[in-house]
Amino acid sequence: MAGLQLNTSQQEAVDHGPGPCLVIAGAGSGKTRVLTERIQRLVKSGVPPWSILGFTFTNKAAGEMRKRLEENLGPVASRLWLGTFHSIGVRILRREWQALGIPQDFTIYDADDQLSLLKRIIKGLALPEGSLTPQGARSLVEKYKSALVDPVKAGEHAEGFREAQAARIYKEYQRGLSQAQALDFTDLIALPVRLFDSNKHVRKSWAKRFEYVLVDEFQDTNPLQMRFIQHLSSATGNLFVVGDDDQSIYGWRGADIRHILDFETHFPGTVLIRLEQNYRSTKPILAVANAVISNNTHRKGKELWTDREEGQKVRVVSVLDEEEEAEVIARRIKSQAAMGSKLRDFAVLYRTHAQSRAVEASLGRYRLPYQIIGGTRFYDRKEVRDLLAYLKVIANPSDTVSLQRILNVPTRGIGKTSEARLIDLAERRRLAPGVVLTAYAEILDEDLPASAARKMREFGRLLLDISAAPATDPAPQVLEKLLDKVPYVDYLQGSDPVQAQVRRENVEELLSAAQSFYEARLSETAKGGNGSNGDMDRLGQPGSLLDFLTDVALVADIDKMEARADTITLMTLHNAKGLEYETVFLCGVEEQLLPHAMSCDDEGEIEEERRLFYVGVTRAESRLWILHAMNRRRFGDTLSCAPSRFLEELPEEWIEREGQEVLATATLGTYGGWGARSTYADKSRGYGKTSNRNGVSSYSPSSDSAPTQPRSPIANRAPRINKAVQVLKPKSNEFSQVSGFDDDVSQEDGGFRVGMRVRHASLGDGVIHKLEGGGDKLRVIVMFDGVGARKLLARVAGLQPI
DNA sequence: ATCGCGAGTATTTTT
DNA sequence: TACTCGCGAT
Repeated sequence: MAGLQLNTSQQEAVDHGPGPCLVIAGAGSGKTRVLTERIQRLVKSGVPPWSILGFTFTNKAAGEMRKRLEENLGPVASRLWLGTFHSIGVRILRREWQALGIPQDFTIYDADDQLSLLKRIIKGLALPEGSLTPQGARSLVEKYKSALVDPVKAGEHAEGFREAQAARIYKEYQRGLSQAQALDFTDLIALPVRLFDSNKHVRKSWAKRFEYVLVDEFQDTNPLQMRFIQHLSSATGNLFVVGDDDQSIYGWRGADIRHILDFETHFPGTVLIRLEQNYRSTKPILAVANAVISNNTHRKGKELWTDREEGQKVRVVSVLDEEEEAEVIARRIKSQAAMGSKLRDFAVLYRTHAQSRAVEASLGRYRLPYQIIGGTRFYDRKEVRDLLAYLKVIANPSDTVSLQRILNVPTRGIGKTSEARLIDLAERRRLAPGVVLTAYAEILDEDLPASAARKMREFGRLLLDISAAPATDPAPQVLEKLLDKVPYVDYLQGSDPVQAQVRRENVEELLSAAQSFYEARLSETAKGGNGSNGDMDRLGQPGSLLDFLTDVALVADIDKMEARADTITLMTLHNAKGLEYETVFLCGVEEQLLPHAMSCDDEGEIEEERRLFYVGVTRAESRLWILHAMNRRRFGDTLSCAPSRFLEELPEEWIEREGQEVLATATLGTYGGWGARSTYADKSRGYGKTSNRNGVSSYSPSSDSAPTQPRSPIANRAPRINKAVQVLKPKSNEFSQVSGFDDDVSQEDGGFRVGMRVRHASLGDGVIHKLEGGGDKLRVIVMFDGVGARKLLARVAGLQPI
């Protein structure tokens, strides 16, 4: 990234002495480097690593920073306190549990667990119709908790029906958590803060422990985190924060941009340092970034500059719809890859996860490997959650949410009635249901029919049998035993064969995740004495089930991102923060999407959306593509989309527009509703002629000297557009072209029959198991030899009968 | 107790 | 469009 030598401002930041310091670090200005060098310098000057506390936004960032520091400082680097707010919170709670009256081996509930608990509560309370939904309740409960308002206070101050209900739910929710010996995400920070608030002694001892506190991505801290920081830095006042007000994009989750804007007021004597030299991007990209962000009013104000020579202009591309958008991207990547670019140099960024679909399909068609960050995360998959629920119950039988998830999965004859009776019985005995099963199985007979009681006893014994020592048993071993004792994989088999295959793979992946976690922990322990866990605050043996569960609870998807893998990366703009790529495609830059329709209420929200756009722009090193589509499918029907207002803020001299014809034509016309298929051929011929070379449908930019891709049939696919924008497209024709096969494949619902043998370019040969849908939506389920079942879209898969 | 189907809803962003 | 949930039938 940056050169070998630090620039003056960077050096100043690294050398900053005692007292508060605010570093306004523009995108690509080398802030990570400043942080690591500063920590290095502190350690070298004699500050013990364990008295340095560094907050990062993701675990990944913490890991990378630690790795770099280890290279320069050796194993002592593992004694640094480096992590996200949540993981640092956990570390503190694992030690201060007594003071807070919580169990030391508490379970961590994520959003999904919260929701399950809330659902149960709402049902149990039998609230009147039209009351809070679980989601609604959760957001209110979260609000209370982040403001450190307890249920009693919430009840007292409740205004109106809704809030009164929320307070009631909140109270039950807290009860449920504590009964399950669980903490939710907010607790991980709120509890330490509450402890520090109320207990001067504890606060002092923690604050004294940390001589230096550093915070990365400071612009995205919420008030609770801010208090956490303040407490922990209160002894010395050596608070060093790094951030960029222009990249504050988490306002919706409570981040308060004023923390950075007003930092100097809150911390008198603050030294302010600005890093404005950008080492990442070319001039055109920076010019675009600067121009866009200057439209925001709530900012400190800064201008990024670079001494990098001029580069390629930023390309703004208008396309007809999301498919064409995806097509442009895939085609572009393919051709650049053919010229020697690595796939890992490309990122496709979008506002919402839903946008990934079209891009995925396109990349798949071009056989370009990609990885998606976010979306349904690995740890959110049903099968993964099921297995984790088992593990959680084994580790903590009080965890009722998890117990309910698996009580009858796979089915073991414990139905709703039995479940209700169990819960009822447990309630009366003031025990958690899981505890009844595992420790007091004998009382089951009193209230349950003999057969039900027997099944439950068996289940309880099963759980104990899998692991009775979660603090010491290695996580992978427990998981293996679980898979051995519980016919879970067979149970997966029972469902749709296609899904089953994918799910089995996910089970495998979980197992290997547990294995590599275990190994990593072992080598960590061997190497660093205590590993990254210098102060024995980790629960149980390294690599044990308990250790694993804590880790899993705190992982975000981005943390798992494979940096080594040579694939294209797809993710939301939020996930892209802090990353950089040689070429970036910013797609869906349209009104309603960016800015998003849900974030247009006031200028503040628009500004945050603009920052999001800015974040996207500044990820790019040398090539930036900004795309917007004229039409986009949403909820099944097609909407026409206006280009984003942000596109009007781009400086013309630094950009190059493509697809103008479409833009011009489309904006002039009136929206014509359903495009008539009969006119398709005519219009496309007339139109395609002009557009093929310079227009939309020829995606090779004029300045591109490289040989263009061998033209795939779609290149000749004319835009289906004329004065009146056609909202619906004639699909079936088009796709027989796309797949590049003759009509016999995709027409008349197939040419496919169940039982037929077919060949797929990458999956090999197989037998058609089932057909679904029809026309261009025809899906073929194929059992591939040695690969297993796959569901494929016939129009895309290019299957050949053999 | 389990399965299947139909209806209704969802898409903003996440540690 | 696609997925989840709930209800009703077996």
